[in-house]
Amino acid sequence: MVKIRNMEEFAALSGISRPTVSKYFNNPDSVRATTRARIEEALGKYEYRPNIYAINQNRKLTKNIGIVVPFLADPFFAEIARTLEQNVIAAGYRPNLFGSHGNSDVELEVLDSLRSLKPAGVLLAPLGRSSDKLEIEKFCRDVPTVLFDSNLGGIGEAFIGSDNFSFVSQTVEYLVRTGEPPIFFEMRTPANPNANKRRLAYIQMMERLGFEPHVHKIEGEGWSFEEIGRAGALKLLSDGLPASNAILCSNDRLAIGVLSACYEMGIRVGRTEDCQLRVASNDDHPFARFTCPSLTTAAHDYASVADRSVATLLEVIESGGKLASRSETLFPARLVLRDSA
Amino acid sequence: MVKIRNMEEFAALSGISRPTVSKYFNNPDSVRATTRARIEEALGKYEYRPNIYAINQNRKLTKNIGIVVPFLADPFFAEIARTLEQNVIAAGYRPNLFGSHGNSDVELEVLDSLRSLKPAGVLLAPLGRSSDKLEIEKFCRDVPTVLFDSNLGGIGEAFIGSDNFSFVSQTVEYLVRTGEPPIFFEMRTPANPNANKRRLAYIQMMERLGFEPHVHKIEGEGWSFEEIGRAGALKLLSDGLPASNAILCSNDRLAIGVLSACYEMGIRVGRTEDCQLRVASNDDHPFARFTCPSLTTAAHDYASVADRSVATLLEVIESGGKLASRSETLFPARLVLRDSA
DNA sequence: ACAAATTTTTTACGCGCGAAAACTTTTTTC
DNA sequence: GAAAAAAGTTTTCGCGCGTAAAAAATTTGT
Repeated sequence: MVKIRNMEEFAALSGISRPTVSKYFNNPDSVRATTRARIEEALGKYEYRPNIYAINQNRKLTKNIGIVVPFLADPFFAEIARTLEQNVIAAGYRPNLFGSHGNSDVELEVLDSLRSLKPAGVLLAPLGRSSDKLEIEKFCRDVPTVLFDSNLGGIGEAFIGSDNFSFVSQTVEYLVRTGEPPIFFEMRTPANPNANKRRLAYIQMMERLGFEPHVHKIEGEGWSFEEIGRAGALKLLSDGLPASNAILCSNDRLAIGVLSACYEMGIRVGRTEDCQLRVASNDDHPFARFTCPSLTTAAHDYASVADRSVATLLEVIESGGKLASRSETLFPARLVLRDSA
Repeated sequence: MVKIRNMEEFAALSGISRPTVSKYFNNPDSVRATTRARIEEALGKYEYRPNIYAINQNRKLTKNIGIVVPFLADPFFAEIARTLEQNVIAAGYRPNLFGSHGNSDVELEVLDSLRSLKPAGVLLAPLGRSSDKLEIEKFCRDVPTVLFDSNLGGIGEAFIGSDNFSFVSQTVEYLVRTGEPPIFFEMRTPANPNANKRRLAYIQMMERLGFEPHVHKIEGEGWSFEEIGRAGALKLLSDGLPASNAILCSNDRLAIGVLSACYEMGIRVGRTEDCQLRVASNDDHPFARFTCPSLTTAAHDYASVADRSVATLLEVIESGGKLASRSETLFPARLVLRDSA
């Protein structure tokens, strides 16, 4: 297979003028069928792909789409990033994946390096509380950005996420219906704004059902949620069992830590007679079904969030980078009953 | 802050000629200290960054380094990718992260799209058994590539990984020393060549210690190792306890599934008197300390593998893309004793 | 078959930068 | 302080492609 250096050479070999070939690569449907066929025949015969750097230098907006998640080593984000990637590719764009490593400085660095990639748009799951909102807002003014997972009020062209009230109301309702009203287990200073919404939803649901809410806040900083949850649970449970035999964790990673602590302390968790504690949670982390016992939790609608995020960003891009108004889309949770509650 | 369009304009504003400014951006140390100071002063006053596409068009090799792992949603790979990313940035390169989604076609697509990024080099953890070795070899002929985690005989400029014999010999030795000789638990058709090396190491160690090796192969395809391990363990344990009360899993993800199955069946796992089974494994997966019970396992030297991989790739790049000979570096494992064995 | 509409070709320019050559200025060396 | 070395400047070219305008060729409609 002969290698071709540039479009000029390829055009000559395919018997088509270079500007027409250029048109073809920008949109194959923009040339006549017979011309398209001749180009594609040559494409099969010779190995040629337009130089991506030369292309992007002359286009105002590239075909890149940035994907930024707060922490790539968190399987939850890895999974959603994976789905987003595939949707982006399917839409004919090139995904650029970045993780913020749980650090707001890194988050800004990522956006900065993203800026120089001149992406057509960016899908951003911000760190949340610790994010530098001013700088992110500045970024969003220059680059069409759709936020997902974690909302930063007013920033970005749209927000796609999960409905925290739907999560918590379902888990609370289920726990109450099948046993004691739960206490709510969370970090004192949660990194993510969803945590606050979940706490409020818990309180609201408990009051609506006529029970006194009981929020247990544990110490800990950073993104090692399992370890933080484990330490918090060891502390909580070492003073005897809590006020209720049901614990609702703010998220699955905390719950994984809690289950680990319970196991270590010999506390049986589950919904059967012989169990002392029930533990439920929110997110449906990829590992939730392999915890011991398997974790009852409210599942994100991964696919819908990913689909809608990409679809919305494409809308934004096609309408020139701005939307008439900032929309916020929330998808409901699906309760997944397993053995822990 | 005034925005500058190009280097010409920035050079004029900083009072330095464009070629010198260009030199500065390629290597700040290549210009005189006083000149550097003037440029950097202007850099603080005006907002300018060279256009990355124009740069890359004119350089034979870009400052991009591709990082490809078989599965990004696997925390093990996410963690190592994260570490690699940071090393690459520290070396002044720009990381491009990709996951193969456990699919060999995707793996080739990723390499293909990587090729058009004209990266200075690539760090590739191949899928393994299912990889299209011929195509990967072809890629390696064009792009300086260092393999890590999983070796593909003779392909790439070097291989950096973990010493599977070190892993298994330590876990086997420990299990034998503290109880019954273990059986080896693995997939019938492992996706990864490391699995084969581990099996052989197990057999060799058992024979050396004077015990009969006992390999238990379970069915299952794909990358859902936890689920496969769980199903395999349920099957194995439903026929009563196995030949030995010690199970050594090929990797942690299988072990997570095994522990989940044990819990479900009410089989107590651990090294204490009251336990029926001991389970150990290899990898030290990020979640291994949160399983129930926490998992005794042999830990990868993440940091060393990442450091050496990047260092080796930089050597390759600096020596013009080829190394005198293909080196294979293996790092030993560190036994991590927890509660499962 | 002929005019109109569509598509392609020709020609030419520009994007922002790397790089090389020849020349000028500044710094180093003894 | 003069010669040598180092660093900076000027000038010029080219990378591979997008894009625009005018001319030429092809297809379409009637």
